[in-house]
Amino acid sequence: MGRGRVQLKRIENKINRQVTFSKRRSGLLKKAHEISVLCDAQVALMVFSSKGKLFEYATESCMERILERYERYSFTEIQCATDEIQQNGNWTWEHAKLKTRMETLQRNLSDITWLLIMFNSQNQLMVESISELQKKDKELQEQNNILAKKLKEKEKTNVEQAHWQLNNNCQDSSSMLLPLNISSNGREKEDKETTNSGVLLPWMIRHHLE
Amino acid sequence: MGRGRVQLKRIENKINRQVTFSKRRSGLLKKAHEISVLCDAQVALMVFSSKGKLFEYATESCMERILERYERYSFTEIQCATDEIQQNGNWTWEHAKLKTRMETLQRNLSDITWLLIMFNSQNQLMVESISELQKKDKELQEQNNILAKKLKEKEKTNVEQAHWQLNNNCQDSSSMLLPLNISSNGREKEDKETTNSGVLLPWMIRHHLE
DNA sequence: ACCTATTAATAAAC
DNA sequence: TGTTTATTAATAGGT
Repeated sequence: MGRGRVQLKRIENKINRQVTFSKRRSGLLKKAHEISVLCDAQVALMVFSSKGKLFEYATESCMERILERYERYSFTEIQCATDEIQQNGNWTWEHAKLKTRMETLQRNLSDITWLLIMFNSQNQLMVESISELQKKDKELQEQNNILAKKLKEKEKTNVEQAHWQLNNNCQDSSSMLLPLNISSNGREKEDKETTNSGVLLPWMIRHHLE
Repeated sequence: MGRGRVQLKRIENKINRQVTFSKRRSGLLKKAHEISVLCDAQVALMVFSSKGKLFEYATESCMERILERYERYSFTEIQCATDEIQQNGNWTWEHAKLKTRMETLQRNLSDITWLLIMFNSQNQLMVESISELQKKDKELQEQNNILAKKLKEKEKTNVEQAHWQLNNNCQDSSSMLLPLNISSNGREKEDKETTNSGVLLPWMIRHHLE
């Protein structure tokens, strides 16, 4: 829907990708909201830009609610299954019980998968946040130093000037012109890649799955 | 998009609601997928029908692929065990085997739970870290402003001095006045709260580990 | 950010 | 649930 068809593959042009992301993101959030209202559904949606910025939508304002409900849902389902099964014979019953339990475990794995995804994303975001803040910190510190230095120089100049004035009454003042080029107020970059997606899993899997 | 406009409010007719849900759900999932591919974004989406049935979508990141494998693995394990037990052979043996496997799975779940807990505290640490950095940032900025102000004052003093010189002797020094506009560091901040740090564990522990 | 030609989604009906 | 079709909604490409 737009001028011309679109191939379902990564948009290589960075600008276009960014613009499309922005547009589609709002479209997606809108639709998430619509289905929740129209169809009385619960929705939780997280979208991370390639830079790692998070945009989210969740009905009832909070992810927690959804997760809670998710959990309740699993639990109820299991209960039903169990109840249903208890009417059969002994062995069947045992079997069914085990099976149900297996299913529970399975579901728990799914749940935890979700949790891990979320945690991981959150972590990633925060790591980036921290390094950005640290960078900014450094910049500010530098700026600070520069300013302090300038101030000092100024002071010296003043003193010299005073002296000079005192001594011969002045002809010139060119030395007072300071370059003073403070803060170019950057705003370039930001195209950092977020490649460090899943750091913890490898050993986890090795360790925890037999 | 359809025959006639649609009001954004709960569809009262149950059948229609159901049908719309089904259609829009697939549309939503599709769009979630599209944005993830086109824009290289990470997406996680959960939709619950009003009856509580869950539909979900998540992008294939590295991590998830691993997790998927993990799930598939567990699932296979479970399936195998279940299939085995369904044959009428060695019930006791199969039962024991199954039980062992279940125990393994359960142990893994426990371990992962611990990982999550650790993750969680890590998250909290990072949250603190971030707010500290932000504070420091603010302080530096203030210091910066103070320095800038001082510098400006100094400048003024110089000018005055120059004037004084002018009055008393000198020819010119008008060019000395610098505007000195030090970057107020624009760029509005994101005041996103990361409040959901310690939310998930309680229920997870209560319900998911037996 | 705003505009519009075009495609995509989907409401209604079957 | 699947298919069709008339319409509206989303959006790609420009500005």
